[in-house]
Amino acid sequence: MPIHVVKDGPGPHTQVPAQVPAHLQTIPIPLISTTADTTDRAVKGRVIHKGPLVSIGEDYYVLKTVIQDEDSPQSLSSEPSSINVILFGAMAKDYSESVSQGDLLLLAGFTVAKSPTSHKDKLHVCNLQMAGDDSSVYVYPSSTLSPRASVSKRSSTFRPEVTKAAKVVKYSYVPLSHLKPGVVVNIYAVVCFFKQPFRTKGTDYCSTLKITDQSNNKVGCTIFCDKLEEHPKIFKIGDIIRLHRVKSQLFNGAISLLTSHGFSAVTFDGTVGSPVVPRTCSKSFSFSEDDRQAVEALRVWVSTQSLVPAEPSLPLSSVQPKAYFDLTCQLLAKAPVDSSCTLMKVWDGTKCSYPTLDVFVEPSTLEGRFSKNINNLIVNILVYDNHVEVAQQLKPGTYLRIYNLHAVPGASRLSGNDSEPSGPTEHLGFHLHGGTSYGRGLRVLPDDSPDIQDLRRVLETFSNSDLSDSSLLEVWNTPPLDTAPVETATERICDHTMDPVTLADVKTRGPSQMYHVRAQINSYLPQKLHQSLKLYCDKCKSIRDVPDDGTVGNMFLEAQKDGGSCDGSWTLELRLPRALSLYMSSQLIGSSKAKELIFLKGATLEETCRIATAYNNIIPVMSSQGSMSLLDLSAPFLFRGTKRYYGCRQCSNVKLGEPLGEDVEMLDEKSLAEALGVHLLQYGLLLKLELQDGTDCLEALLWRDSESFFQVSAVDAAANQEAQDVIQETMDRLCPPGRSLAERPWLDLCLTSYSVEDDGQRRTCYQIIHTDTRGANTHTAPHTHTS
DNA sequence: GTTTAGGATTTG
Repeated sequence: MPIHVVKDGPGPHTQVPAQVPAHLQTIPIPLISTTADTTDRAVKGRVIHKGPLVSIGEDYYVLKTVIQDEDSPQSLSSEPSSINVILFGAMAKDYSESVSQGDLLLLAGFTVAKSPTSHKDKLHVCNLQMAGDDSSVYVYPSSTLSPRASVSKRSSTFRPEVTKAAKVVKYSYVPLSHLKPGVVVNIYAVVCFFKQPFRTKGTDYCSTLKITDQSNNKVGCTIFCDKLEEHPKIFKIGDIIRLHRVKSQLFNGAISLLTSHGFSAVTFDGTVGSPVVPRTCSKSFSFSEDDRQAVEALRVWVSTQSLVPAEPSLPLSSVQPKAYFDLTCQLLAKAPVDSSCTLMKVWDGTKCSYPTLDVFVEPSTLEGRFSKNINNLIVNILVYDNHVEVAQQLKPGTYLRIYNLHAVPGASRLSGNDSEPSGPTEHLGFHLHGGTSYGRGLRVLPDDSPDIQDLRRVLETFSNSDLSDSSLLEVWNTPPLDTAPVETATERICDHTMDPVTLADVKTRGPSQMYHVRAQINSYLPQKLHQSLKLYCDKCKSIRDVPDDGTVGNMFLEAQKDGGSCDGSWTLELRLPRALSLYMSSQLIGSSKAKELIFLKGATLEETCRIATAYNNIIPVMSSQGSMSLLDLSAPFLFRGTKRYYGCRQCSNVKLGEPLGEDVEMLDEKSLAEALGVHLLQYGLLLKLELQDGTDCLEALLWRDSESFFQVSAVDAAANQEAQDVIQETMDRLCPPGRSLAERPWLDLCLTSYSVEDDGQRRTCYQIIHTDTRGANTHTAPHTHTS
């Protein structure tokens, strides 16, 4: 029985009620990863979304739901505390009938997989998958939601018990219209103006806010707090804020709010539909379904208001002279200029339409490095006075928002004629002036901030452009194809609001741009799609094909030739016929990890694969002058189930003679590679598509975002046929063989252009990014317009 | 014990 309704609710002293197996240990959602050990682990979370029961075949169902970890502090990891859960088969059907949004769940017997939608839904990068008898869902019915329709197996008599057990401190919140002077209150509101915390003449930092709520009153709020991290984490106008214990007072004839004893603040993103993730440094803060509802209600209300002024956040490409604007960007380097001025070099992946002012500093004073390739995208920002202190503490690489940045026009140095009227040759200088007027300031955005996810992907494209260049151009090695058709298209998953342009248009513009286009696929390479699987090295940027079994098999045969022993810190566990030996690390003998790591000598590739089904980690080794060594790195250095891992021949520095195991915390490919001195190669998918839209043709690579494009991970594609089939099916759909061009589907694509040095020549290359194959894994009936 | 600031452009 995979779904259990827990009858006694969470007790006051134990997290887990009696019906739940005692050996289960809860793992915080932010700590879940595909490499974390989840044996006998359970996940606890509240249902914040419950998708429909989807039938995908006779009596077979799938259901997607989202749960949120309410117990774990956000500081645990940069991963969000909300995660997708996919339920299969009878599990999905049961869940659909007996679980509701708001219920608290304990999940056990799940498997962890990479979430194909995390870039889109901003939830956890992994998802939990539950199927079969090994999976269990324990349901604590929600005590806070109003009674629902009779969907449940549980009776309403559970609820009073649950309520009794739950020790809830209820906060009441006062609408801004009901404030009387001299009262300490709790407030839920929306931020309509804010200053980042600044140093006062007293002992504290001060945040100045203006907030509003459904009553439409606007109230000023002054927060004094000596610890910066206890100030509300406000990133933009429209953020939602919860204030506990603020005191109302009269100032200049109006009510304002001031911090009082025990003050605390929690903030939330104000976008309707985004996950409700509390931003706070506090490890123990109350958060209930009521809070969630208060946030959702304010979000909906804000969406009907015009709170946000028209301009504030702009990409560099849209900045006009004299503008004050907010910039979301990455800091690349900084240098002190003088005691009241610091230079910051930043970029946001777009190119300023105006020439920008150069600022010369001693190279030795510049902290931070960047590639010359992106020089034309970098702008210099001069940060003055009170902001210098903040800027000095920033680390290059940090994502930032700079508030009220001033684009100051200056005379063109190139024109050599100061009397010339200002035109497009006008230079812009960027200044963050002193003071805090208009919220002027800067703040670090956390890595999981929804506001930087797109920026981060764009910037990574450019940063990888030395990889995405000549090495990618060299690896085509493929003849023609054949296959079978279906109809579908793609969908852009970026947040850019750009109108599509024609391919002819794209070709007239230079590199370092983003485009939306609508196009069809003329042809693609490689036509044998398994050849799109590549191994690449993030260090030396080399890229190579995944060797076929014939090649790898021969290397294993070759490695058998030296039948010598393997002395050192190894314990021979088993000598099998024909000089096949199985070693374990002596460090691990007797520990529970012993069988998790096997060194295998003298086996064929086929035997290695078979043994890999029984052990977690198999490292093929050979004897070399009496001691153990790895095979040539052209062969996989590690087998984990059906997955094979390779190392970079150029960047690895193999050290097998030393003890191994004890110091390896987690036995996964990353830590094992590190312990062996192997630089792990990554799997990737590389295709070249010829696009056409009637105005022109354009060759575009699919590389950085190819996994999300196909909704397949490359390492899976290397390990199993099903994943490869998905790629084949998708391409058959996008480019149906044997159909005329007119019959081929149109694709909505997000393209980026970048400059590449190829044989001493600059050329512009294109990559498809932020694009998903819509419905690639589900079959939908064709649209008909008859009624 | 409970100041500080109380939005409202630098002047580089």
